[in-house]
Amino acid sequence: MATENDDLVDALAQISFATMAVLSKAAADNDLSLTQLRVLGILRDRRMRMAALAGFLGLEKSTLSGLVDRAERRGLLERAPSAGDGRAVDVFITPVGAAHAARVHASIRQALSPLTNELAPAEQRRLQSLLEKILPPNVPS
Amino acid sequence: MATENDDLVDALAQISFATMAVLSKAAADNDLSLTQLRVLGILRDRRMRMAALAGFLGLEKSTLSGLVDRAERRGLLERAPSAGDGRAVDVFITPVGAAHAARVHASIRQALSPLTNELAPAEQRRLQSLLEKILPPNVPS
DNA sequence: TATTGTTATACTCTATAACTATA
DNA sequence: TATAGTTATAGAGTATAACAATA
Repeated sequence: MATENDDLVDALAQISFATMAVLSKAAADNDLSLTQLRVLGILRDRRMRMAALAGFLGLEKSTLSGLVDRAERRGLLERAPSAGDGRAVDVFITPVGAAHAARVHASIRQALSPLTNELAPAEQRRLQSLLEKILPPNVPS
Repeated sequence: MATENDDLVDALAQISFATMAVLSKAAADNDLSLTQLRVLGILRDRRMRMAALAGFLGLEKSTLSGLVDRAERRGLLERAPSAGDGRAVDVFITPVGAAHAARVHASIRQALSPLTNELAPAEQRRLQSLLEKILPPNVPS
């Protein structure tokens, strides 16, 4: 069952663990979980209904309720009735939340660059183009 | 502050989110969390003391106690007194745990290969070697 | 009846602090 | 005194099930 690209799959998994460790730490340093960071990233440039956002994140509605509760309590997000459907609720980012997200994203770039700087410029370009080839289409932010 | 390798950093982050989603799902399908999966992967070929394993994972000792408790209750791991230091405790994987881990790893490879198969064989080799260059040294399994 | 969202409940993961036993 | 590990406690993230309000 093992094919010759098992090593590539392993390398991908390992690089992902290492990257996610960096992302988690950057988020944690700014008092955000990885999920909160994802939410802020998604809402950076749009307002969404709860159900749509939950679907986007692959989470249950009830999970998102708690997530938004906590973020709203901290002033990072806000809720408002959705126009047109009396049942629906929109969520959107606040200026405070946006500033927070921007700060974390900057520190992520900084924390990750030592990794990428292991490579010569030409190799960096090559790696980027290979990664972009295998990247699934609709990954937000 | 933005440098020309921001796009590479972004690609790395995105590929990591996509990969981790696959890993999480494969683990969840087998009733394991990502952390449990990591633990099983690490213990696949070694026996470790609690403190060493916690350090390896970047977790507190108390966190690992709970993690090992639950895995032990399910028959995936076992504890035993460590030879030579009366305070220390070794953890190791059981045959059941090893079988479990092997199953998840197989399904991860399977789930990830559509991604890597977007590339021609030569590109796969190139990507693997680039990833291995930037991989931090002591990432296990 | 079906959909949107919240609440209640339960479990896992995580950390901090206090504790026991050994070194 | 310092180190190894556990326990107690608390909070976040997650899901399932039951519910209210609207469609």
